[in-house]
Amino acid sequence: MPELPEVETIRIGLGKKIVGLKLLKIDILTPKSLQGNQNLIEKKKVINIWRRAKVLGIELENNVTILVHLKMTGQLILIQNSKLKIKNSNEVRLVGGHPTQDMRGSMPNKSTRVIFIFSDGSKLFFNDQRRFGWVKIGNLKSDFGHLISGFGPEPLDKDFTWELLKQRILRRKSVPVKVAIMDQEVIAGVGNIYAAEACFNAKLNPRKKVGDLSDQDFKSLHRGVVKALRDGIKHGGSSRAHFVNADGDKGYFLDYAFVYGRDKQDCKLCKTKLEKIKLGGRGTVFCPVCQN
DNA sequence: CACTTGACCTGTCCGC
DNA sequence: TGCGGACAGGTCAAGT
Repeated sequence: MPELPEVETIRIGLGKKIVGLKLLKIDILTPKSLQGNQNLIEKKKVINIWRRAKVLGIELENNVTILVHLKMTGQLILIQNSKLKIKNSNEVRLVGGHPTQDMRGSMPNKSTRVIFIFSDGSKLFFNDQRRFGWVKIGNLKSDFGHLISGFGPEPLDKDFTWELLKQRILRRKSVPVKVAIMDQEVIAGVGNIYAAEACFNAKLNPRKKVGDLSDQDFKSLHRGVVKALRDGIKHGGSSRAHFVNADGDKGYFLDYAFVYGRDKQDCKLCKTKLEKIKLGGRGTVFCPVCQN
């Protein structure tokens, strides 16, 4: 999925556009993708959008919250009212001047699962090819408290120090470091792309067991995680196949990635051929020289 | 208990 | 060209 930087990119983009809008209704195309009482959202205004780990929260009036998890292939694309009017015309490709194919012209598409319709005519499309993602409607504390409370610290918060990382990660002493930082109870929001990049940034072999790390390693890992996530946000996220932001545009972090998706290519630092292994069931690329 | 693997889905790409 | 298998950004449940 979308990992922390992708969800954060959507949060920033959506927040500017739908806070203050009033929801009219929801169209549910795939019942499995939505849980909770859809009537709760009727005619309620959006007052805030937040993110915790990889979960997006759309907060409405009267303590109603819509939670969204995009899992592997989820998208949240907003089509504003002004753009709906020219939908399907040739001009749509010129809007914004984006060189990539403009997916906004063809909503809904066959992976559209849920459509949120606002009172001004804007529509928010939840698309999800593989149907792993979900939308839940309910009360944040009483319905979702348990879901949210298990997450580890937010790695971009000021109080996320290397000591805190060390303390949290030591609960997974005998797993490879890359697997440990993907555990959402250890740190919130790191997935397969940014875990691989964080290990490279830290110059740590992703197979190294957490129990074998020194304090110096924890410091490097801390810096490596934070850098990977910040760079991800800076470049608008990673679009391997599906990710697009709230405007339907791709992110370009993978152009700057050191290891993810670069198996058999040369290390950008030392020119050694990168290697691919499997850790915790996930593909993992690393540099056998830089990451000793 | 700690850790690993399989399942959930759909689509694409690669080798034979 | 066709076909089977591996793989893809995540997270649970079940298995070891």
